Amino acid sequence: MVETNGHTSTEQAILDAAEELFFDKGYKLATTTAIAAKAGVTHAMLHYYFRTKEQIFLKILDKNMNEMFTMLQTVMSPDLTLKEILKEVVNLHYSFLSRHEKLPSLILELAGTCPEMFHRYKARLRETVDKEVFNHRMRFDREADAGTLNRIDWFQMMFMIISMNLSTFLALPLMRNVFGMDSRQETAFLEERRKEIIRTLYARLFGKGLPEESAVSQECII
Amino acid sequence: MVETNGHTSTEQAILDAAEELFFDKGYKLATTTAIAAKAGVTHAMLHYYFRTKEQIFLKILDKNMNEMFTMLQTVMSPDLTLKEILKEVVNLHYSFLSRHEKLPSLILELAGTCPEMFHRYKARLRETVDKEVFNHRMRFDREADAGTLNRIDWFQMMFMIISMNLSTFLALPLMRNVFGMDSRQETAFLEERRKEIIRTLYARLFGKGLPEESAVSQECII
DNA sequence: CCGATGTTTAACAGAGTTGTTAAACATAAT
DNA sequence: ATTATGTTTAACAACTCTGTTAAACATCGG
Repeated sequence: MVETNGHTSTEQAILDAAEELFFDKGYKLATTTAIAAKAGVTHAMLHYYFRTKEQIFLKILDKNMNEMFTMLQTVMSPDLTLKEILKEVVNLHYSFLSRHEKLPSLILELAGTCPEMFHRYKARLRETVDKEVFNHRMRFDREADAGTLNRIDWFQMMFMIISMNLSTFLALPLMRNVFGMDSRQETAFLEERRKEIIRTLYARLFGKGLPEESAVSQECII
Repeated sequence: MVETNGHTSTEQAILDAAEELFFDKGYKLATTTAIAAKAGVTHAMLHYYFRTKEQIFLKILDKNMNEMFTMLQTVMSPDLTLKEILKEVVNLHYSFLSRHEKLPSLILELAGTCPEMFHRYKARLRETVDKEVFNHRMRFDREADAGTLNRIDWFQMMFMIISMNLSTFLALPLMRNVFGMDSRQETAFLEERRKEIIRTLYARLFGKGLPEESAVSQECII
Protein backbone atom coordinates (compact mmCIF):
# COMPACT_ATOMS: atom_id res chain seq x y z
CA MET A 1 0.00 0.00 0.00
CA VAL A 2 2.95 2.33 -0.36
CA GLU A 3 2.08 5.36 -2.48
CA THR A 4 4.22 7.69 -4.60
CA ASN A 5 4.88 10.18 -1.79
CA GLY A 6 6.37 7.47 0.39
CA HIS A 7 3.43 7.44 2.78
CA THR A 8 0.96 4.61 3.03
CA SER A 9 -2.64 5.68 2.73
CA THR A 10 -3.39 4.63 6.31
CA GLU A 11 -0.43 6.64 7.58
CA GLN A 12 -1.87 9.70 5.89
CA ALA A 13 -5.37 8.92 7.11
CA ILE A 14 -4.07 8.76 10.67
CA LEU A 15 -2.19 12.04 10.27
CA ASP A 16 -5.28 13.76 8.90
CA ALA A 17 -7.53 12.43 11.64
CA ALA A 18 -4.96 13.30 14.30
CA GLU A 19 -4.55 16.85 13.03
CA GLU A 20 -8.27 17.47 13.13
CA LEU A 21 -8.71 16.00 16.61
CA PHE A 22 -5.65 17.64 18.15
CA PHE A 23 -6.82 21.03 16.94
CA ASP A 24 -10.35 20.36 18.07
CA LYS A 25 -9.72 18.96 21.52
CA GLY A 26 -6.13 19.85 22.36
CA TYR A 27 -3.24 17.52 23.02
CA LYS A 28 -4.37 15.79 26.19
CA LEU A 29 -8.04 15.36 25.33
CA ALA A 30 -7.55 14.00 21.82
CA THR A 31 -7.23 10.26 22.49
CA THR A 32 -5.37 7.80 20.29
CA THR A 33 -8.49 5.63 20.25
CA ALA A 34 -10.60 8.47 18.86
CA ILE A 35 -7.95 9.35 16.28
CA ALA A 36 -7.78 5.75 15.08
CA ALA A 37 -11.57 5.52 14.96
CA LYS A 38 -11.78 8.69 12.85
CA ALA A 39 -9.08 7.34 10.53
CA GLY A 40 -11.00 4.07 10.25
CA VAL A 41 -8.29 1.81 11.68
CA THR A 42 -7.44 0.14 14.97
CA HIS A 43 -5.55 2.26 17.45
CA ALA A 44 -2.72 -0.26 17.26
CA MET A 45 -1.96 1.12 13.78
CA LEU A 46 -1.31 4.52 15.27
CA HIS A 47 1.39 3.02 17.45
CA TYR A 48 2.71 0.91 14.60
CA TYR A 49 3.32 3.98 12.42
CA PHE A 50 4.18 6.60 15.01
CA ARG A 51 5.11 4.64 18.16
CA THR A 52 3.58 7.11 20.63
CA LYS A 53 0.90 9.76 20.85
CA GLU A 54 3.54 12.39 21.55
CA GLN A 55 5.45 11.61 18.34
CA ILE A 56 2.46 11.89 16.08
CA PHE A 57 1.50 15.13 17.81
CA LEU A 58 4.94 16.64 17.35
CA LYS A 59 4.90 15.73 13.66
CA ILE A 60 1.68 17.70 13.24
CA LEU A 61 2.76 20.59 15.44
CA ASP A 62 6.04 20.86 13.56
CA LYS A 63 4.26 21.19 10.24
CA ASN A 64 2.06 23.99 11.54
CA MET A 65 4.82 25.81 13.37
CA ASN A 66 6.97 25.75 10.25
CA GLU A 67 4.18 27.41 8.31
CA MET A 68 3.92 29.99 11.05
CA PHE A 69 7.63 30.80 11.02
CA THR A 70 7.62 31.04 7.24
CA MET A 71 4.76 33.49 7.50
CA LEU A 72 6.53 35.51 10.19
CA GLN A 73 9.69 35.78 8.13
CA THR A 74 8.14 36.70 4.80
CA VAL A 75 5.70 39.07 6.43
CA MET A 76 8.03 42.05 6.35
CA SER A 77 9.16 42.90 2.90
CA PRO A 78 11.69 45.71 3.25
CA ASP A 79 10.91 47.77 0.15
CA LEU A 80 7.61 49.14 1.36
CA THR A 81 6.76 52.20 3.42
CA LEU A 82 6.15 51.59 7.11
CA LYS A 83 2.49 52.29 6.58
CA GLU A 84 2.29 49.65 3.84
CA ILE A 85 4.32 47.19 5.89
CA LEU A 86 1.98 47.50 8.85
CA LYS A 87 -1.07 46.89 6.72
CA GLU A 88 0.68 43.93 5.11
CA VAL A 89 1.63 42.46 8.49
CA VAL A 90 -1.94 42.65 9.73
CA ASN A 91 -3.39 41.24 6.53
CA LEU A 92 -0.97 38.34 6.21
CA HIS A 93 -1.19 37.42 9.85
CA TYR A 94 -4.95 37.66 9.68
CA SER A 95 -5.21 35.46 6.62
CA PHE A 96 -2.79 32.96 8.13
CA LEU A 97 -5.00 32.80 11.21
CA SER A 98 -8.13 32.19 9.18
CA ARG A 99 -6.37 29.19 7.64
CA HIS A 100 -5.19 28.00 11.06
CA GLU A 101 -8.11 29.02 13.19
CA LYS A 102 -7.32 26.76 16.09
CA LEU A 103 -3.52 26.96 16.22
CA PRO A 104 -3.48 29.83 18.75
CA SER A 105 -5.55 28.05 21.37
CA LEU A 106 -3.48 24.90 20.89
CA ILE A 107 -0.29 26.88 21.49
CA LEU A 108 -1.78 28.55 24.55
CA GLU A 109 -2.85 25.17 25.92
CA LEU A 110 0.65 23.84 25.33
CA ALA A 111 2.31 26.80 27.05
CA GLY A 112 0.04 26.24 30.02
CA THR A 113 -0.14 22.47 30.39
CA CYS A 114 2.91 20.95 28.67
CA PRO A 115 5.52 23.73 28.39
CA GLU A 116 8.28 21.17 27.85
CA MET A 117 6.68 20.25 24.53
CA PHE A 118 6.81 23.88 23.51
CA HIS A 119 10.47 24.07 24.44
CA ARG A 120 11.75 23.06 21.01
CA TYR A 121 10.36 26.25 19.44
CA LYS A 122 11.50 28.75 22.03
CA ALA A 123 14.95 29.42 20.59
CA ARG A 124 13.58 29.80 17.11
CA LEU A 125 10.84 32.14 18.24
CA ARG A 126 13.22 34.36 20.18
CA GLU A 127 15.59 34.39 17.23
CA THR A 128 12.86 35.41 14.80
CA VAL A 129 11.63 38.16 17.11
CA ASP A 130 15.18 39.45 17.66
CA LYS A 131 15.91 39.51 13.95
CA GLU A 132 12.78 41.48 13.19
CA VAL A 133 13.60 43.83 16.04
CA PHE A 134 16.96 44.66 14.50
CA ASN A 135 15.51 44.99 11.03
CA HIS A 136 12.70 47.37 11.79
CA ARG A 137 13.05 48.90 15.20
CA MET A 138 15.51 51.57 14.10
CA ARG A 139 13.22 52.54 11.31
CA PHE A 140 10.35 53.18 13.68
CA ASP A 141 12.51 55.24 15.96
CA ARG A 142 13.85 57.32 13.02
CA GLU A 143 10.35 58.08 11.77
CA ALA A 144 9.29 58.95 15.30
CA ASP A 145 12.27 61.35 15.55
CA ALA A 146 11.27 62.90 12.23
CA GLY A 147 7.73 63.34 13.52
CA THR A 148 6.06 61.29 10.78
CA LEU A 149 4.95 58.70 13.33
CA ASN A 150 3.77 58.79 16.94
CA ARG A 151 6.41 57.28 19.17
CA ILE A 152 5.67 53.77 20.33
CA ASP A 153 7.67 51.02 21.98
CA TRP A 154 8.42 48.43 19.33
CA PHE A 155 7.59 45.47 21.49
CA GLN A 156 4.31 46.99 22.61
CA MET A 157 3.39 47.60 18.99
CA MET A 158 4.13 44.02 17.93
CA PHE A 159 2.24 42.76 20.94
CA MET A 160 -0.69 44.97 20.03
CA ILE A 161 -0.85 43.77 16.44
CA ILE A 162 -0.50 40.10 17.30
CA SER A 163 -2.95 40.22 20.18
CA MET A 164 -5.62 42.13 18.27
CA ASN A 165 -5.46 39.55 15.50
CA LEU A 166 -5.18 36.51 17.75
CA SER A 167 -7.96 37.44 20.14
CA THR A 168 -10.35 37.80 17.22
CA PHE A 169 -9.91 34.13 16.42
CA LEU A 170 -9.61 33.03 20.04
CA ALA A 171 -12.97 34.60 20.75
CA LEU A 172 -14.67 33.08 17.72
CA PRO A 173 -15.95 29.89 19.42
CA LEU A 174 -17.32 32.01 22.24
CA MET A 175 -19.00 34.43 19.83
CA ARG A 176 -20.60 31.61 17.90
CA ASN A 177 -21.81 30.19 21.19
CA VAL A 178 -23.15 33.36 22.80
CA PHE A 179 -24.44 35.25 19.80
CA GLY A 180 -25.24 32.29 17.58
CA MET A 181 -23.68 33.79 14.46
CA ASP A 182 -24.31 32.05 11.13
CA SER A 183 -21.43 31.78 8.66
CA ARG A 184 -22.49 34.88 6.71
CA GLN A 185 -22.51 37.02 9.83
CA GLU A 186 -19.22 35.46 10.83
CA THR A 187 -17.54 36.41 7.57
CA ALA A 188 -18.91 39.93 7.84
CA PHE A 189 -17.73 40.24 11.43
CA LEU A 190 -14.23 39.00 10.60
CA GLU A 191 -13.91 41.41 7.69
CA GLU A 192 -15.15 44.35 9.72
CA ARG A 193 -12.79 43.35 12.51
CA ARG A 194 -9.79 43.27 10.16
CA LYS A 195 -10.54 46.80 8.95
CA GLU A 196 -11.07 48.07 12.49
CA ILE A 197 -7.71 46.63 13.57
CA ILE A 198 -5.93 48.54 10.81
CA ARG A 199 -7.93 51.67 11.61
CA THR A 200 -6.94 51.45 15.27
CA LEU A 201 -3.30 50.78 14.48
CA TYR A 202 -3.13 53.72 12.07
CA ALA A 203 -4.84 55.97 14.59
CA ARG A 204 -2.29 55.09 17.24
CA LEU A 205 0.67 55.53 14.89
CA PHE A 206 -0.36 58.35 12.58
CA GLY A 207 -3.20 60.19 14.35
CA LYS A 208 -2.62 63.83 15.32
CA GLY A 209 -3.35 65.60 18.57
CA LEU A 210 -3.30 62.57 20.80
CA PRO A 211 -3.92 63.22 24.51
CA GLU A 212 -1.07 63.47 26.99
CA GLU A 213 -1.34 59.74 27.76
CA SER A 214 0.54 59.16 24.51
CA ALA A 215 3.87 59.74 26.17
CA VAL A 216 5.92 56.58 25.98
CA SER A 217 8.32 55.32 28.61
CA GLN A 218 11.71 54.20 27.38
CA GLU A 219 11.86 50.86 29.20
CA CYS A 220 11.78 47.85 26.92
CA ILE A 221 11.00 44.29 27.82
CA ILE A 222 13.38 42.46 25.50
CA MET B 1 -16.24 19.96 62.52
CA VAL B 2 -18.86 22.47 61.45
CA GLU B 3 -17.52 26.01 61.54
CA THR B 4 -19.23 29.35 62.02
CA ASN B 5 -19.78 29.95 58.30
CA GLY B 6 -21.72 26.72 57.89
CA HIS B 7 -18.93 24.98 55.98
CA THR B 8 -16.84 22.21 57.38
CA SER B 9 -13.12 22.80 57.14
CA THR B 10 -12.65 19.89 54.74
CA GLU B 11 -15.42 21.20 52.52
CA GLN B 12 -13.58 24.50 52.29
CA ALA B 13 -10.24 22.75 51.78
CA ILE B 14 -11.73 20.83 48.86
CA LEU B 15 -13.22 23.99 47.36
CA ASP B 16 -9.88 25.79 47.62
CA ALA B 17 -7.93 22.92 46.12
CA ALA B 18 -10.51 22.50 43.37
CA GLU B 19 -10.47 26.18 42.46
CA GLU B 20 -6.72 26.18 42.13
CA LEU B 21 -6.59 23.01 40.07
CA PHE B 22 -9.52 23.88 37.80
CA PHE B 23 -7.92 27.22 36.97
CA ASP B 24 -4.53 25.62 36.50
CA LYS B 25 -5.48 22.64 34.38
CA GLY B 26 -8.97 23.34 33.08
CA TYR B 27 -12.14 21.38 33.73
CA LYS B 28 -11.34 18.09 32.07
CA LEU B 29 -7.71 17.78 33.12
CA ALA B 30 -8.21 18.64 36.78
CA THR B 31 -8.99 15.22 38.25
CA THR B 32 -11.00 14.63 41.40
CA THR B 33 -8.17 12.46 42.68
CA ALA B 34 -5.67 15.31 42.35
CA ILE B 35 -8.08 17.78 43.96
CA ALA B 36 -8.60 15.47 46.92
CA ALA B 37 -4.86 14.90 47.25
CA LYS B 38 -4.19 18.64 47.26
CA ALA B 39 -6.91 19.12 49.88
CA GLY B 40 -5.36 16.34 51.94
CA VAL B 41 -8.38 14.01 51.94
CA THR B 42 -9.57 10.90 50.11
CA HIS B 43 -11.33 11.55 46.84
CA ALA B 44 -14.42 9.92 48.30
CA MET B 45 -14.85 13.05 50.41
CA LEU B 46 -15.19 15.12 47.30
CA HIS B 47 -18.13 13.02 46.23
CA TYR B 48 -19.57 12.99 49.74
CA TYR B 49 -19.71 16.79 49.85
CA PHE B 50 -20.37 17.64 46.21
CA ARG B 51 -21.70 14.40 44.64
CA THR B 52 -19.98 14.93 41.26
CA LYS B 53 -17.03 16.67 39.70
CA GLU B 54 -19.39 18.76 37.60
CA GLN B 55 -21.23 20.12 40.65
CA ILE B 56 -18.12 21.23 42.46
CA PHE B 57 -16.89 22.84 39.27
CA LEU B 58 -20.11 24.74 38.73
CA LYS B 59 -20.02 26.01 42.31
CA ILE B 60 -16.58 27.49 41.67
CA LEU B 61 -17.41 28.79 38.21
CA ASP B 62 -20.57 30.42 39.53
CA LYS B 63 -18.65 32.31 42.16
CA ASN B 64 -16.20 33.66 39.60
CA MET B 65 -18.82 34.48 36.99
CA ASN B 66 -20.84 36.38 39.57
CA GLU B 67 -17.82 38.50 40.36
CA MET B 68 -17.37 39.10 36.65
CA PHE B 69 -20.96 40.19 36.11
CA THR B 70 -20.79 42.46 39.13
CA MET B 71 -17.69 44.03 37.67
CA LEU B 72 -19.34 44.40 34.26
CA GLN B 73 -22.39 46.13 35.73
CA THR B 74 -20.61 48.52 38.05
CA VAL B 75 -18.00 49.35 35.46
CA MET B 76 -19.97 52.10 33.80
CA SER B 77 -20.94 54.81 36.18
CA PRO B 78 -23.12 57.22 34.22
CA ASP B 79 -21.99 60.55 35.69
CA LEU B 80 -18.60 60.64 34.03
CA THR B 81 -17.50 61.92 30.65
CA LEU B 82 -17.07 59.31 27.91
CA LYS B 83 -13.34 59.77 28.10
CA GLU B 84 -13.35 59.09 31.84
CA ILE B 85 -15.70 56.15 31.44
CA LEU B 86 -13.44 54.50 28.88
CA LYS B 87 -10.40 54.84 31.09
CA GLU B 88 -12.40 53.48 34.01
CA VAL B 89 -13.63 50.51 31.97
CA VAL B 90 -10.12 49.58 30.94
CA ASN B 91 -8.70 50.02 34.44
CA LEU B 92 -11.44 48.08 36.23
CA HIS B 93 -11.44 45.29 33.70
CA TYR B 94 -7.67 45.14 33.82
CA SER B 95 -7.54 44.99 37.61
CA PHE B 96 -10.28 42.35 37.64
CA LEU B 97 -8.21 40.28 35.24
CA SER B 98 -5.09 40.55 37.37
CA ARG B 99 -7.13 39.14 40.26
CA HIS B 100 -8.55 36.38 38.02
CA GLU B 101 -5.60 35.70 35.79
CA LYS B 102 -6.77 32.33 34.57
CA LEU B 103 -10.50 32.87 34.23
CA PRO B 104 -10.32 33.85 30.53
CA SER B 105 -8.57 30.69 29.39
CA LEU B 106 -10.96 28.59 31.45
CA ILE B 107 -13.93 30.27 29.77
CA LEU B 108 -12.36 29.80 26.36
CA GLU B 109 -11.74 26.11 27.12
CA LEU B 110 -15.34 25.74 28.22
CA ALA B 111 -16.72 27.42 25.10
CA GLY B 112 -14.65 25.04 23.01
CA THR B 113 -14.90 21.71 24.79
CA CYS B 114 -18.04 21.78 26.96
CA PRO B 115 -20.29 24.53 25.58
CA GLU B 116 -23.31 23.03 27.35
CA MET B 117 -21.71 23.93 30.67
CA PHE B 118 -21.38 27.51 29.53
CA HIS B 119 -25.03 27.55 28.54
CA ARG B 120 -26.30 28.77 31.93
CA TYR B 121 -24.50 32.10 31.52
CA LYS B 122 -25.47 32.86 27.93
CA ALA B 123 -28.76 34.57 28.67
CA ARG B 124 -27.23 36.68 31.41
CA LEU B 125 -24.28 37.68 29.25
CA ARG B 126 -26.48 38.71 26.34
CA GLU B 127 -28.73 40.61 28.72
CA THR B 128 -25.80 42.48 30.27
CA VAL B 129 -24.38 43.35 26.87
CA ASP B 130 -27.77 44.50 25.58
CA LYS B 131 -28.36 46.67 28.62
CA GLU B 132 -25.00 48.37 28.27
CA VAL B 133 -25.66 48.87 24.57
CA PHE B 134 -28.87 50.75 25.29
CA ASN B 135 -27.26 52.78 28.04
CA HIS B 136 -24.22 54.00 26.20
CA ARG B 137 -24.52 53.43 22.49
CA MET B 138 -26.62 56.52 21.82
CA ARG B 139 -24.13 58.62 23.70
CA PHE B 140 -21.29 57.48 21.46
CA ASP B 141 -23.32 58.17 18.35
CA ARG B 142 -24.29 61.64 19.60
CA GLU B 143 -20.69 62.58 20.34
CA ALA B 144 -19.66 61.23 16.94
CA ASP B 145 -22.36 63.39 15.30
CA ALA B 146 -21.10 66.38 17.25
CA GLY B 147 -17.56 65.64 16.04
CA THR B 148 -16.04 65.28 19.52
CA LEU B 149 -15.31 61.61 18.87
CA ASN B 150 -14.25 59.56 15.85
CA ARG B 151 -17.14 57.37 14.75
CA ILE B 152 -16.82 53.74 15.76
CA ASP B 153 -19.17 50.79 15.83
CA TRP B 154 -20.10 50.21 19.45
CA PHE B 155 -19.68 46.46 19.31
CA GLN B 156 -16.28 46.73 17.65
CA MET B 157 -15.18 49.14 20.33
CA MET B 158 -16.28 46.86 23.18
CA PHE B 159 -14.63 43.92 21.43
CA MET B 160 -11.44 45.93 21.05
CA ILE B 161 -11.30 46.91 24.74
CA ILE B 162 -12.09 43.44 26.01
CA SER B 163 -9.74 41.68 23.62
CA MET B 164 -6.79 44.01 24.25
CA ASN B 165 -7.14 43.43 27.97
CA LEU B 166 -7.84 39.72 27.75
CA SER B 167 -5.07 38.85 25.36
CA THR B 168 -2.54 40.49 27.66
CA PHE B 169 -3.37 37.95 30.34
CA LEU B 170 -3.91 35.07 27.91
CA ALA B 171 -0.41 35.60 26.57
CA LEU B 172 1.19 35.83 30.00
CA PRO B 173 2.05 32.11 30.41
CA LEU B 174 3.55 32.13 26.93
CA MET B 175 5.57 35.28 27.64
CA ARG B 176 6.92 33.86 30.87
CA ASN B 177 7.84 30.73 28.96
CA VAL B 178 9.47 32.30 25.92
CA PHE B 179 11.08 35.39 27.42
CA GLY B 180 11.57 34.05 30.94
CA MET B 181 10.34 37.21 32.65
CA ASP B 182 10.87 37.54 36.39
CA SER B 183 8.08 39.00 38.49
CA ARG B 184 9.52 42.52 38.46
CA GLN B 185 9.69 42.55 34.66
CA GLU B 186 6.21 41.10 34.58
CA THR B 187 4.75 43.85 36.73
CA ALA B 188 6.49 46.47 34.61
CA PHE B 189 5.24 44.87 31.41
CA LEU B 190 1.65 44.70 32.66
CA GLU B 191 1.70 48.32 33.76
CA GLU B 192 3.20 49.51 30.48
CA ARG B 193 0.65 47.40 28.63
CA ARG B 194 -2.26 48.97 30.53
CA LYS B 195 -1.09 52.45 29.63
CA GLU B 196 -0.54 51.51 26.01
CA ILE B 197 -4.07 50.09 25.76
CA ILE B 198 -5.55 53.40 26.97
CA ARG B 199 -3.26 55.33 24.63
CA THR B 200 -4.37 53.24 21.67
CA LEU B 201 -8.03 53.51 22.57
CA TYR B 202 -7.79 57.28 22.96
CA ALA B 203 -5.93 57.58 19.67
CA ARG B 204 -8.65 55.64 17.87
CA LEU B 205 -11.46 57.65 19.46
CA PHE B 206 -10.04 61.14 19.88
CA GLY B 207 -7.10 61.35 17.47
CA LYS B 208 -7.30 63.90 14.64
CA GLY B 209 -6.51 63.48 10.97
CA LEU B 210 -6.95 59.74 10.80
CA PRO B 211 -6.37 58.18 7.37
CA GLU B 212 -9.24 57.35 5.04
CA GLU B 213 -9.45 53.81 6.48
CA SER B 214 -11.25 55.35 9.43
CA ALA B 215 -14.57 55.27 7.63
CA VAL B 216 -16.94 52.97 9.45
CA SER B 217 -19.58 50.76 7.87
CA GLN B 218 -23.02 50.91 9.42
CA GLU B 219 -23.60 47.17 9.73
CA CYS B 220 -23.79 45.91 13.30
CA ILE B 221 -23.43 42.39 14.53
CA ILE B 222 -25.90 42.43 17.42
C1' DC C 1 -22.59 5.29 79.01
C1' DC C 2 -25.31 4.88 74.67
C1' DG C 3 -27.15 5.57 70.56
C1' DA C 4 -27.96 8.83 66.75
C1' DT C 5 -25.86 11.54 63.55
C1' DG C 6 -22.40 13.12 60.71
C1' DT C 7 -17.64 12.25 58.81
C1' DT C 8 -13.91 9.51 56.92
C1' DT C 9 -11.64 5.54 55.09
C1' DA C 10 -10.49 1.66 52.16
C1' DA C 11 -11.88 -1.25 48.86
C1' DC C 12 -14.33 -1.92 44.82
C1' DA C 13 -16.73 -1.43 40.13
C1' DG C 14 -16.81 0.02 35.50
C1' DA C 15 -15.20 2.60 31.96
C1' DG C 16 -11.46 4.63 29.36
C1' DT C 17 -6.54 5.63 28.58
C1' DT C 18 -1.78 4.40 26.23
C1' DG C 19 0.97 0.97 24.69
C1' DT C 20 2.45 -4.16 23.54
C1' DT C 21 2.29 -8.50 21.27
C1' DA C 22 1.37 -12.76 18.95
C1' DA C 23 -0.99 -14.33 15.40
C1' DA C 24 -3.45 -13.58 10.94
C1' DC C 25 -3.31 -11.46 6.52
C1' DA C 26 -1.57 -9.50 2.12
C1' DT C 27 1.81 -8.95 -1.31
C1' DA C 28 5.59 -9.36 -4.07
C1' DA C 29 10.12 -11.69 -5.24
C1' DT C 30 12.36 -15.95 -5.92
C1' DA D 1 4.36 -22.54 -4.42
C1' DT D 2 7.12 -20.76 -0.97
C1' DT D 3 9.33 -17.57 1.60
C1' DA D 4 10.34 -12.99 3.25
C1' DT D 5 8.40 -8.60 4.15
C1' DG D 6 5.31 -5.38 5.50
C1' DT D 7 0.50 -4.53 7.31
C1' DT D 8 -3.48 -5.31 10.24
C1' DT D 9 -6.17 -7.29 13.82
C1' DA D 10 -7.77 -8.70 18.32
C1' DA D 11 -6.64 -9.55 22.72
C1' DC D 12 -4.20 -8.17 26.61
C1' DA D 13 -1.60 -5.47 30.36
C1' DA D 14 -1.12 -1.72 33.32
C1' DC D 15 -2.72 2.38 34.60
C1' DT D 16 -5.98 6.30 35.75
C1' DC D 17 -10.40 8.26 36.04
C1' DT D 18 -15.20 8.94 38.26
C1' DG D 19 -18.36 7.33 41.35
C1' DT D 20 -20.32 3.89 45.02
C1' DT D 21 -20.60 1.45 49.29
C1' DA D 22 -20.05 -0.84 53.58
C1' DA D 23 -17.74 -0.48 57.47
C1' DA D 24 -14.98 2.26 60.85
C1' DC D 25 -14.56 6.49 63.33
C1' DA D 26 -15.81 10.73 65.79
C1' DT D 27 -18.85 13.69 68.29
C1' DC D 28 -22.45 15.11 70.98
C1' DG D 29 -27.24 15.05 73.20
C1' DG D 30 -29.62 12.56 76.38
